[in-house]
Parts: sequence; C-alpha cells; structure tokens
Amino acid sequence: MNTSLSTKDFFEQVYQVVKLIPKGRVTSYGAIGNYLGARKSARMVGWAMNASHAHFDIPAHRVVNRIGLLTGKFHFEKECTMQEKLESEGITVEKDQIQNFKIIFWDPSKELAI
DNA sequence: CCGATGACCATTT
DNA sequence: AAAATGGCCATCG
Repeated sequence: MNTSLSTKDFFEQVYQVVKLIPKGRVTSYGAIGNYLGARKSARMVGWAMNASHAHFDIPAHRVVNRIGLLTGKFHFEKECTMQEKLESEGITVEKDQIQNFKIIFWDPSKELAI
C-alpha cells in the first residue's frame, strides 16, 4: 500500500484548505504551502490545483498568486470563469487583479491557527 | 534516462 | 527600488 504517503496526502491537504476558504475571501499558493510547511514548494500547490479538476468541490477560483493576480484563469472552463465566480462572491476583480486583495486575503496559517 | 515545463515565491544583484 | 535568477518537486516528451 501507500507506505510513502507523500504527494497524495499533500494534495488532500491543499484541497482541504481550499475548501475551507470562506466565501468572499482568497488565498495564495504560497500561503497554503507555508501552512503545509512547504513554502518553497508553492509550485506544487499550483500543480495540485491543476489536478483539482478531478475534484468538483475545489473552489480553485479562490486561490491566486501572492499579488492577487488570476494567473490560472486560463485553466478554467473559460478565461473569464474565474473572475466571474470571484465577482459572484462579492470580490472585485479588475484586469485579472483582485481589488482589496490585502483585505480579503485569507491566510490559513493565521485563520486556522496552527 | 535526460531535458524541459509549470495556476510560484524568496533572495540576491 | 526594480529586475533577474535560483530553488523546489512532480509530470510530460
């Protein structure tokens, strides 16, 4: 069996955190990675989101890069899907840039309080 | 098997 | 202060 519970568990952790993101809030790949103790492996978090297509309950639109830019919008059904969903939750997005990002930023390391 | 790529972030120059 | 590069780990060709 999976004696080496590494990647799969890492994915699960990411999905759990993403699913716990409150409505109207956003977080960054690095924040999740930092919460999981892998801030250097932020790319893996992003890659995990790419695999999130296999999971339907993953609000990947609430996850953006550290500057609040919708870098992964092209990975959604349509380029505007991500922005549409964010605005649908009360988040203002301008030119793929989330407004008030610092205000709506949701840091798992602080909110979930390790 | 080796090389290149990636929804990133941090450090150094 | 801004720009460039390295690092990290996994998947694809």
